[in-house]
Amino acid sequence: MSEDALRKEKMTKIEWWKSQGIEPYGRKFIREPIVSLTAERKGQISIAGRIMTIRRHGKAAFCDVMDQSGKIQIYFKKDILGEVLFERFRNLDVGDIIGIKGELFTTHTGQLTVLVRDFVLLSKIIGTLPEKWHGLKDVEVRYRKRYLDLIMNPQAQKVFETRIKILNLIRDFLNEAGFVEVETPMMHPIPGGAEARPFITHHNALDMDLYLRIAPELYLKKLLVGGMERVYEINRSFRNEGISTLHNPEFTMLELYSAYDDYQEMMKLTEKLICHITQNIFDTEEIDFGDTKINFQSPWKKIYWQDCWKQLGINNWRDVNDVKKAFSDLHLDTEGKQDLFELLDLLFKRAIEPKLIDPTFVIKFPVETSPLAKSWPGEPSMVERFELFIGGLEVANAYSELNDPLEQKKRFEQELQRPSERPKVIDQDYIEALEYGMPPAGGLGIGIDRLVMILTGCNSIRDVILFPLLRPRQ
RNA sequence: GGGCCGUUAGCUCAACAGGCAGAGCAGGGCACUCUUAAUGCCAAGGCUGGAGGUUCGAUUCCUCCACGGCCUACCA
Repeated sequence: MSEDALRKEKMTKIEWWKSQGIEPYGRKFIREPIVSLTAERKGQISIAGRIMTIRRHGKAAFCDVMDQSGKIQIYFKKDILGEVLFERFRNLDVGDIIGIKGELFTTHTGQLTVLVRDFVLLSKIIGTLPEKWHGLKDVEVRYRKRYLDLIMNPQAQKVFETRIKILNLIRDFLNEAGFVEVETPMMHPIPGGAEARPFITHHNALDMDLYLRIAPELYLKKLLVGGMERVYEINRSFRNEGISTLHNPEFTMLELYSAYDDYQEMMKLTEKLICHITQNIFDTEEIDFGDTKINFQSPWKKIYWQDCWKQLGINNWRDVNDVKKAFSDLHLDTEGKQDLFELLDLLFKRAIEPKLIDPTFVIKFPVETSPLAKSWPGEPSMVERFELFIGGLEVANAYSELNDPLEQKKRFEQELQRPSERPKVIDQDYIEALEYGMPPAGGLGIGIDRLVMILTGCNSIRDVILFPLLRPRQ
C-alpha cells in the first residue's frame, strides 16, 4: 500500500475520533512508569505510552505498550470496556500514544498484564512505524529520523542512555575533585587552541566575522589567569573538515585545567576519571571491543613517543631519510608527504596507533607539534605532553601548559613560519592575558564522542551523536 | 576531494544469465474473548532513487545526477 493510501487511512481514523467529540491529541495524563509495576501491586494503576503491537481477537485484544522505562502487555476486553470504549479501541493503531487506567493480572502463561478499564487517546499516529520484527535498519533513515530509531531499536536507546551516564559520571567526578564547570564563548574573533579549519559566521550589528570555536582552550586558560584554579567545560567544538566514522563537524570535548599541576598529574587524573566511568558502567575491567577486549585495569601502559620510532627501526626520528626508510621497510606509502612531522604523524597513525588497544599513554612530543605546551626540562625541543590511546583511537591529549608569555609569543611566531593551508593570526589577546601571570597548570582534553564509541562498542561516531550532520535530502 | 559498493511496496528482504516485479510485516475486509512475530480466509498496494542511452524488450547492461555506506585524504 502506498504511503499516501496509508496516510489516508490514518486521516479517516482521526476524523472518526473527532466525530466522537474526542480531540485525538490529548493533554496532561497522570501516570506511573511502566517499570515500577510488579505482580504484587493491587488496585488501580495508571500508565501511558506508545502502542507497539496489537494482537486482535474479535472481542478482545492484547497490545504491548512502551514508555521510556519499559514495556508491558495490556488487555482490552469488550465485556469490561463496554460498547463505546471497545469501539474506540478498534480505532487505535500501532504507534498511537494512549493513557490507560486498569489493574494488573497475570495471564495463563504467567505474563504480567494490565486489564484495561479505561483509556484515553493522547496522540494519534499518522505515519507508519517500521516493521515490528526487523525494526529500522536503513542507516540513512536511522540518522535522519533518529526518533524512529529510538522507538524501534532498543540498542540505539541504550547507546544514548550510556552516553548521558558517562557525561554525568564525568561531571560528578570532576565536581567532587573541586573543579567548576564553566561556559566560554563558542564564537571566537580568532580561531585558536587547535589546528583545524573553522566555520565562519558573521555578526551583523558589529559587522564582523566570527569563527565557531575549534577548541575552548585559550579562554579556559584565561580563567586560570583570573584565579579560577580548577575549571572544566564539556561542550561542542566545530571543525570545518571532512566527515568520517571518527569525525563529525560538531563534536563534544571535555577540556579541563588544573592550576599548580602538570601533565603527570593529568595522567593520574585521566586514568582515575576513565576508571571511575568504566567501574560505574561495567562490572568488569575488561570490555569487548570487536574481536578483542580492552583491559582498563590500572596502572595503564606508558611509552615514550621517541621509543615508538626505535621499535620501527628508526635511529634518528629527526632524520627525514630514516623516517622514509621506515615507510619502505613497512611497505607503507608516504602518500607524497615530505614534511618530517607530517611523515611522523602518518607513520604513527599507520604503524603504532592501531596496536594501542589497552589504554596507553604516549609521552613527550616534539615542540613543533605542540605550540601551547611547556618544554621538557633541559630539552627545549620536546614538551611535557601525552596522548592517550584506547582501542586504537586517540581519546585524550594533555600537557603542562606553557605559561611563559614571551616563549608563547615566540612559538606563535614560529608557527607562522611553517607551511599551512590555513591563514594564521597571532592571538595577542591571549599573550596579553599570560602577561598578567598564569599559574603553572596541567590541561587535559578528552574527545567525548570517541570515548562513548569505545565504551558502547559503536564503530561510527554517527551512532553516538543523536543527530549527526547529513546532506539535506533533495 | 578520490576509490569501491548500495538505493526494488510504509518497513525488512527476493527476483539465475536482459523476458509479465514477488514474499513477510504494517494497512483494509471477514472470522475469532488468554495472545505474545497470534491465527485462518479475501482483496489491495510498485514510474524498481532521478535523467538519458543500448536493446524487439532494462530492476538487470552503459553514461550522468542525487543521497547513503565503507575505505582513503584534510582534521598536529
